[in-house]
Amino acid sequence: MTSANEPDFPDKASYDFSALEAKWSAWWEEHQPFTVVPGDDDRPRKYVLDMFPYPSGDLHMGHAEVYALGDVVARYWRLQGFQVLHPIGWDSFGLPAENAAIKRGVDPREWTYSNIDQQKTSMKRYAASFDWSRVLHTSDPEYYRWNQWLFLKMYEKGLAYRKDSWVNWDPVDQTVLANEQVLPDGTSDRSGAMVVKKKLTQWYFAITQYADRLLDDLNQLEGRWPAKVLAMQRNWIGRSEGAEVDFVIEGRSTPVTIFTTRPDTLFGATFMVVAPDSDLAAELVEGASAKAQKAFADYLETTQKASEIDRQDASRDKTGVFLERYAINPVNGERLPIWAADYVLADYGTGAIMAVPAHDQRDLDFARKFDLPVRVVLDTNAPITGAIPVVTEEMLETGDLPPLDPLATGEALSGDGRMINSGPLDGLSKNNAITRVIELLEDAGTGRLAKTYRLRDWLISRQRYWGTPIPIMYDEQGREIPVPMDQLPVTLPSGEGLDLRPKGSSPLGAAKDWAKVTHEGQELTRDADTMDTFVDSSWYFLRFLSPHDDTQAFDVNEVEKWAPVDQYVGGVEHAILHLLYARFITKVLFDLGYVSFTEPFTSLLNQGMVILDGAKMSKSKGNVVYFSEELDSYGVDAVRLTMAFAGPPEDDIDWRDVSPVGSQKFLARAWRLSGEVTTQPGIEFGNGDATLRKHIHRFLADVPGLIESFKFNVAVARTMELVNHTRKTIDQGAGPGDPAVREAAEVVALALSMFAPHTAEDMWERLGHEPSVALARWPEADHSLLVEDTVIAIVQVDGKVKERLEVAPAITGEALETLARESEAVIHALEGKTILNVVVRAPKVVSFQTQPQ
RNA sequence: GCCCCGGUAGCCCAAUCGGCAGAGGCAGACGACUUAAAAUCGUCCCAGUCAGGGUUCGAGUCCCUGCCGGGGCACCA
Repeated sequence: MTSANEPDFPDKASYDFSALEAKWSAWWEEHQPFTVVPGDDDRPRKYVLDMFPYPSGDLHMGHAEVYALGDVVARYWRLQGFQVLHPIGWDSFGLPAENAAIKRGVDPREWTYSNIDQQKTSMKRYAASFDWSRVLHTSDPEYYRWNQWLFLKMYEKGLAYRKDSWVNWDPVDQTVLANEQVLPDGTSDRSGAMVVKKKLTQWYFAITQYADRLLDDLNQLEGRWPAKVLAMQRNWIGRSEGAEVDFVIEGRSTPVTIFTTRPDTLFGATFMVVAPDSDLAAELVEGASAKAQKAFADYLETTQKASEIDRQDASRDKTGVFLERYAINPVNGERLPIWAADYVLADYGTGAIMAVPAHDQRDLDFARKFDLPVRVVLDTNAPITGAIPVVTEEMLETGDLPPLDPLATGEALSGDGRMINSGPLDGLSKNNAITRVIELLEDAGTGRLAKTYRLRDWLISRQRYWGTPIPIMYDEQGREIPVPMDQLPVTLPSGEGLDLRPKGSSPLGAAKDWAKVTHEGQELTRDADTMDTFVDSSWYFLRFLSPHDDTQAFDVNEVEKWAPVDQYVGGVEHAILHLLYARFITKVLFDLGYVSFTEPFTSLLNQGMVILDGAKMSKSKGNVVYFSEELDSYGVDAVRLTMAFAGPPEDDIDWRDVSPVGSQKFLARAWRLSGEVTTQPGIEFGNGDATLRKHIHRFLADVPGLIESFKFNVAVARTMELVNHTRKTIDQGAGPGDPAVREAAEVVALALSMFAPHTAEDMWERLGHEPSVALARWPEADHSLLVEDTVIAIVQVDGKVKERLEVAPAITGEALETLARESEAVIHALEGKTILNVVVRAPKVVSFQTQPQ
């Protein structure tokens, strides 16, 4: 309260975040300071992109984190004088809209676009510095038209094709899934249902043709993408190098080719195994006895019923049936019985393997179960120069060597050693034997060097309504006829009157008026499936560069100006799916001549999750923090600041461990500084408080590096430190009229513009500047203020600090050592000791190493 | 089973090249202001860096082994 005889200090006004939010959001809405207009602007450019959201309900705390952090980067580059493109849109096709529509009986459009409106309102409230003129929705025909264009381009190149094969089927959503959408436990990442296998004719993108490039180009991203994501992608692509070997089959005209990473053990092959669900197995068993055919049919049925979880349980007993057929080992002419067993996968390698039970655990388990021979061909007790020995010298001396008898021990011999029982390979080490046997096979024409991948082609057909229609038509013979480019888009018919409930075939097929078309006098039927929505998001970053262009997918000139994306920000849950697909499509567009780069995202930042009490937030667990409630309680700026300050961005934030209240108090404290400054804008800072000025310029010099290395938490801490120091300077001597106080307040406003935009704008205005602080420039640090007059040198005796000396930074080693030897504490510490060695690193350290006399 | 990341104060986290373990915050204690409280301002408290070994004049930092936590891949030949 202000008494009658005291002046009413305006600087005692309180920090009212609601008033600031109302004031500045209106200003931004009116002035649109973050819109990038194509045209002359010779500033350097940065393209900062946040992963666009899926419009399911309102924004949540995860969104709050990603958009806070992405905005720090965007706003940082603006302060550094860059023209920054920071667009936003919606990934608005997909199953949740359709499921909600079914549940509530409304059109998916209605649900989708009303959610988008809600999220857009929330984003504006959250003050993300987006360019609102470039908003796109993937569910707009203006967007998905170009999905269809992309599909047709890939079709022309043979990169989009149809094939009949076993696919992952989600029995709840009643649609197929890509391999990437099946979780490790065999359930759907959408519905959570156990995925089953179904044989269907579906569209694929030939991503495996790009496997080598997708793998090798990851090296370019080293240090720019999180190591974890690079590792996950490498793992997923799963290239293995080895050999293909052709085995003649008795009673079959063409040989069977197998893939192996261990061709060195070819002489140890004692049987062959084929996948039971492969065409090869079915064909081979045809020549067998009726009994064997029956056994095989039963076995096939059992394996197909087995759930993914059972199949993937490596500890379960090996099963299989003998097919009564024989293969001939090309290197020694031996007759190998052929078995069908489900530990061999039909869609990896060639679906057939040579089994070397002595040196492969799976084969050994199988051989022991079915009493098949085991032959050791690599003496793992023989030492190899240069390799880490399985056998120690001690073992050699005592003769206490591990047994070379896998049949008895049950342990396959996996180490290195020297080849035995292998004819021309005898005596060679494993690696030399691999090289040699491939040469021999190539000479004989029965084998060759080969690579294989875990990655499979990308299945893009979905039997659902709310997606991009596949622009293909079929004639009566089922031949594919692409929709001509000039007839795009193939728009989705209205959902009205269509039964959208999952029933295993696309609802679009039931829209007869839509599905039946006359094309060049022919009656044709449209493909009724829609595309996987990951197609939509695999190139959207290009569409942002010319979002309203209705003549092309993207303007190549704008792409040249802006792309690739300089900074991509989003969750690690997209480490494989979205990022791999976007990388693939970028390489396709490169090959088609549309873009001049091969990687879409130069730098990637994965933010962690926002959790509560150590666990992922979930409504069922009741541990949910609601975005809008947090904003109501603490204000937008405090929530954003908390996101940045909580810790390294890639770490999870436990909302219990952080303090939005603390952030709010700090912002109020910073904001009050701007009200206390009594000097006018534009004053000379030169004769301000020297200590504070040094601090300010150290701050100016350090913060850019912190932001660029994503140490947002440290940058915030440094801002708090500067505010504290300024507070002290005002209270303890210099007063609010000191020029350095104004300089500090202005720098704090600039720094806060990255984290707390409303507070920063208001500080900037209270300091007498025109808005917007977001468009101001980060000042260059004055280097003369960065030079320290003195530094502290430490003196160690036997590793323990004995003295701290204040010295000039330019002090010579000799002078420093002399000073150290003159120190009382050091003299005392050296008493009775002989100095063995002295290490001097001027001006930081003098280190004495001694021994007692 | 294989691969990757991490472990610093009661809690969240800092610590350029190997050179004084502590920047910042939360929680806590105390004080100033106040009739009182809130708010504000100030002062203070707390670890020797998961354990063991190694390299080094010197290790939170580099190397090895182990423990704990998180993540990825996994019957992939």
